[in-house]
Amino acid sequence: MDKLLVIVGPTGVGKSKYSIELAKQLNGEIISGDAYQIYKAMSIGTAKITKEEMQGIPHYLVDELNFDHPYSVADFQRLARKHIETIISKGKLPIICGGTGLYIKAVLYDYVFEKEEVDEEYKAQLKNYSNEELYEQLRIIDAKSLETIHINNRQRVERALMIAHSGKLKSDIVDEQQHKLLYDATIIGLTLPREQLYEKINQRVNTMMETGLLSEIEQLLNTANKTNIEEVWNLQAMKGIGYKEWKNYFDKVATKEETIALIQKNSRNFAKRQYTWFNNQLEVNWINVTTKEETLKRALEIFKK
RNA sequence: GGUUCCAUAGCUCAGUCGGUAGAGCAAUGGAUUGAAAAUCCAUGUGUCGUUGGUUCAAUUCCAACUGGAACCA
Repeated sequence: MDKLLVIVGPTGVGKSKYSIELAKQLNGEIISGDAYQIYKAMSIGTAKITKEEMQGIPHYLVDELNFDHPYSVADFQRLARKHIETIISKGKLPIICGGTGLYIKAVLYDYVFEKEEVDEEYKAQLKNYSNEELYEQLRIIDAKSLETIHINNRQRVERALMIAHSGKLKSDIVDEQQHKLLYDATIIGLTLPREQLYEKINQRVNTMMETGLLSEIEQLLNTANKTNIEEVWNLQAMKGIGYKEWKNYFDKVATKEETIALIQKNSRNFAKRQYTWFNNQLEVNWINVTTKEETLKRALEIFKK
């Protein structure tokens, strides 16, 4: 099995900084395991690493898509695996660094995403039913999938119906998998005491404002090739934290201060959800971030073990 | 200095005609297989400001004190 280093952790903990240091020491190249840093023109709000900060370390899946393009786990899985091979063929260590738990798990484990064509007509039809009706439909088609889907989670109920509609059942696809690691992956999680992390997150949002988050948003709205502004706000990329919150500001129903506070809160809530994922879905070796030297030393120890 | 009002969960407040209390927000835990920075689920013990008094029983009534607010001087 190919050796791999994975760096995870909540937003704001300092993953990028450590990934660079580790890449330098381990002769590695970095693949971003992140759902939003792939978008060009979305840099401040995604806390994207700058060219200078990269210090010449090659990065993949950063700045590769226009913000009106969709991006999914399946895309990430395919692209990341391709990049892993490329990096290994150069005799270097692939380092996945990011905060999107599902994406990272989908690469490391044998998640299978069948080829599928979206039946737009069927998809539109689903909108006509209530949550209860959709849930009952799914019970008939794929009862087993209900075990992990709550009736109110319409997004997932619809998705499971879509999967069934295009061929295999979601529960069958999952059952056929081994749920084993495909790589010799060392997963390192960077963490901070909750209060400290929240303080850092709040501060980071303030810094984003100082470095021009608002003008980044304005630019996105201006360059969007859409006649209807609502369509822009509905883009997948605009659902990101630090972006979606500005809709109310531009609609003049929220002040700038309220918007900033909301971004901070959503970021904190997100960090908590990330912990839930990393704690329960992946085998993470946690390192409490202290000084740079000590943290790096711990990371190298864990990797070499 | 005087009068009146307020003091209950991290915050804003409700409430108990005396039987130890509950909303919103925040927070916490969890689920997660093509939107995942998305979507969804669950969770409310707090010396009811302090000290006394009345009472079988006080967070509730009474008094003093402490802190705060408004008004009068």
